[in-house]
Amino acid sequence: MPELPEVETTLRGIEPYLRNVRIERVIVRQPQLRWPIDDDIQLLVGQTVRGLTRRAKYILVETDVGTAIWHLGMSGSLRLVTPTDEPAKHDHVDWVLSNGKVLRYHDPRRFGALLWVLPGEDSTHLSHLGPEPLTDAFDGDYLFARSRGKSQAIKTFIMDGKVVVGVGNIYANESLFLAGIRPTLAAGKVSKARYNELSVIIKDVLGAAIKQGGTTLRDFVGGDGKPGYFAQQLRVYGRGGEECKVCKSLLKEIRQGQRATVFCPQCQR
DNA sequence: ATGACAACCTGTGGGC
DNA sequence: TGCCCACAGGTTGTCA
Repeated sequence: MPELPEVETTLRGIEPYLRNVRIERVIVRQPQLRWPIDDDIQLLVGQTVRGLTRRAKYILVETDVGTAIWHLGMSGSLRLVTPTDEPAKHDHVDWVLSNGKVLRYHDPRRFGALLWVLPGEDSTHLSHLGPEPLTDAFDGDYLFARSRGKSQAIKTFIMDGKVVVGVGNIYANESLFLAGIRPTLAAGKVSKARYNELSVIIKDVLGAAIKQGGTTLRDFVGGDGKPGYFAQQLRVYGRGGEECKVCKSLLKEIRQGQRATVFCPQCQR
């Protein structure tokens, strides 16, 4: 599930149940995630959650003695359950909370992570990241400047977290379609005008998806944890071989950097 | 430095 | 029905 809008939706869903709440127990059933969960995570026990924030696709949970950092990987999800709910397969971590809830982490592929950093310590995972796409620091001028001299394809360029965070495979495909840019173009050969359009489109697409996540927020916490966005609105992702919704040409599917790329050979040049 | 590619792990769906 | 392969929302590390 987790692209940036899903992470943002998760954050908004769990935030009211965690803020100012004490963590009574931390139960780790399976520490072998993307990186092994450090025993220091037990420092959370007895701490009150001061606040939750997001950086890229990481969710930061702040306490007085350190910050816990969740990453949902490809298949991770966080939801609130009650202590009587038996953990199922792939329910790797529980945080038992003072308000009677349990924050439960589920992740079949175990590409996610739960990290711990001390106050003032910089997480190596966050320090090298590029700007957030929904901030003013991310615009056409920035993309234009960063891309000069690059032969790398524009799709893998905008998916590079050192360039900009939060643009995953779905939204990279969709944004390039809406911008009319062929994903295989060398990033260094794309004009400033086109980068201006692309940056606006990325903001719009991510913003709209977050808004949709917001509408499913209510069932999210009590429900099955699946953000019910969006599939109907996807223009190209997952539609290789089908008709372009704009021009009826057949959408082409290729692979770039081990990821599926779908584009319209007519609309995207 | 850059960019292409493998790797981590499990589940699912298509083809035979 | 069952087996095998390819592929799935992400990120890091290695190698040429």
